[in-house]
Amino acid sequence: MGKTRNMSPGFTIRDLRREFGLTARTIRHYEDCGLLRPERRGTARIYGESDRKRLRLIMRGKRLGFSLDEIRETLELYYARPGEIADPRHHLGRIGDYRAKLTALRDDVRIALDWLDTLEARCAAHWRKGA
Amino acid sequence: MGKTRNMSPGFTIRDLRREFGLTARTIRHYEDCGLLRPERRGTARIYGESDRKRLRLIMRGKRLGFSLDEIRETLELYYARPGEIADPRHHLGRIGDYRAKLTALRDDVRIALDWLDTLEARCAAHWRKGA
DNA sequence: TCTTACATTTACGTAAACGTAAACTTATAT
DNA sequence: ATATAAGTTTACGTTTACGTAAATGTAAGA
Repeated sequence: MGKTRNMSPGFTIRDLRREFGLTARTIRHYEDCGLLRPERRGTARIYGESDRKRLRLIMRGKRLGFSLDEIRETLELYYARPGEIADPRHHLGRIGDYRAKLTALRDDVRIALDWLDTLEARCAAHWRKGA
Repeated sequence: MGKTRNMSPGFTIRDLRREFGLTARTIRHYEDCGLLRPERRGTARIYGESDRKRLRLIMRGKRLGFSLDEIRETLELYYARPGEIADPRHHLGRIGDYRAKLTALRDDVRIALDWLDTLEARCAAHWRKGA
């Protein structure tokens, strides 16, 4: 179906920039890295719901410390149609690798939070004693 | 002057490199950034237990996605003697900031692990069906 | 003493993830 | 029709966290 005057116009790069707190440069950079593939209305980029969903995944990946290359791979794992997966064992293996990284990270987070608790308690105790 | 086996009272940069899987360059870089302050035997660096402890903290900080500047701050928060903290409220505030980042990260990890579970289940199901 | 092995400083190089500026095109408002 | 705003490509610049090489130093064994 072609574009008509009644079609939902989608989102401009400005919309995403404002919604996600990113710069246009960053969003285009993600496209350069193969993380996004917006349509074009003429020369301008038009983003849809799937792009917004991908952006949320991208930003979470970043917060989790993954590189854009790794994020691209996870997106490919996610959007691969199960019937077209060339090597399912390798596919599952990669998923396992990411899970291992995340479980290790989860443990690190736990330890760090405990560490902060100790740190805070120590400081607070001395503060009350001094004040 | 005989050098006995048990005489060396510390670790060389080579020891740390091997123990932590880092390069000497990296360890010196951490010192340049104020994360380590080894003693010197002549011109050579001698690391002690406290340095090894700091290195473990540094590496965890890295895995958690903190910059070396942030890690340096957390180390300063940690090694500050409670009696000498200039502004305990600011001190506690910074600790709270780090805790907020870590709790957010913990949530992200949870979501990402659930996501991987879904992803894996989908792939495995299709695999069994196809095989 | 000479060699060998590891250490140090100095300094330029690099990859990732954008920032920023320049020069243009396109769309909308007046 | 023209001004203004937003979008585009191109390309060099910047920051972080080291890599890598060169020149030099030093301590211990052959």
